[in-house]
Amino acid sequence: MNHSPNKTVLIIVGPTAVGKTSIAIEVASYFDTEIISADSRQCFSELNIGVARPSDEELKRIRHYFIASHSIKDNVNAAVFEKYALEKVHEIFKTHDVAVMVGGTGLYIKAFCEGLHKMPAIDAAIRRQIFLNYGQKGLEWLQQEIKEKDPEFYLKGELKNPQRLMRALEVVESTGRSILSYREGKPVRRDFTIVKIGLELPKEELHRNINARVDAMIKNGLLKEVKALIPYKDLNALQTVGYSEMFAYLDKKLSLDEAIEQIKKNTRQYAKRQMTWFRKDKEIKWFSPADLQQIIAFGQSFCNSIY
RNA sequence: GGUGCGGUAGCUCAGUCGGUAGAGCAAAGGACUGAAAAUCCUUGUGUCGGCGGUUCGAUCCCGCCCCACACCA
Repeated sequence: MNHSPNKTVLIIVGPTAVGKTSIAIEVASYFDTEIISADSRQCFSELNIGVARPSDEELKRIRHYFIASHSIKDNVNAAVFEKYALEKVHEIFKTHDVAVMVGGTGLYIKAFCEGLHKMPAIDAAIRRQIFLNYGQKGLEWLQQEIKEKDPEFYLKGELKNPQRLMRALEVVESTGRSILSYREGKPVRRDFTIVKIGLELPKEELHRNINARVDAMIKNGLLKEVKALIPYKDLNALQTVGYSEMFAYLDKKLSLDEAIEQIKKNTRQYAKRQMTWFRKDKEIKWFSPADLQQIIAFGQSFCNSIY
């Protein structure tokens, strides 16, 4: 598993609809290598149109990992991704010196670059019970439980964020220890070079891309894709822009036009959150997606011993 | 033409028994360690349709006008 220091991962990040997929393919093609996707939704084989999965031609041109590799019924999360992606880079490094990673899921990329803290396994029954209780008794119940069982988290945590509270609660209930006690330890050092490349567009242009992409999704049959997933609408994997709004339309809570507008709006908000995440990562070198040659030159400057 | 109901933040609206106004959504900024396309936090000055009148003081009361909607002709 130890690689010489001249092994390099070029990580391409940026908001949705900025043009990551095609840049990644060009870069991977230039370095004659393969791509690991870092996208928390494109990994599901059941989701295609709504998550803007790369086309079959693109997938044929360059081998991709973590695309349609899992099922929406699988438990996929940042830790699963970390393990999976590390396995795949090492596999790629057996025959290549450069690997490309591309995606918009900031936490997954962070997990890959720095590692996640070692966390205890959680009993599925405990998790489910907490989820059910929250559904019945609400946020105040969760806050009360945390106040009693993990007072340290109660002081420091986000008390209005049910997901964080439920997570903290399942950890104390499973182990008797505060989740905070597991969050110690420094980021790990990977045995390969990491180069982060950010893609950015002026907001108006990004919004035009988003609107055009959503219209194209509708034209390409998003509704049909979503209809087939109705039985699974409560799965985490389907709490996803493009799917939630279409479920609301199918439930007659929105008109089709309203659902489409909501998808566009929610995608804009998602892109904004992605930029908030990536902007604070000072290791990212930013480019316009129009500057492919500069991006390749930048990547190559880390691989000069080879190319 | 007549009657009625409205015209308040980008949108939908609340409110002020007369002391210059506030929610939701949008927008902007931020957080983020096993749901992360999720979840959560922060940020609300706007000729209160226009012009006059009454008043110490009007977005609120009165008059006229403009605009929208509904009904009646």
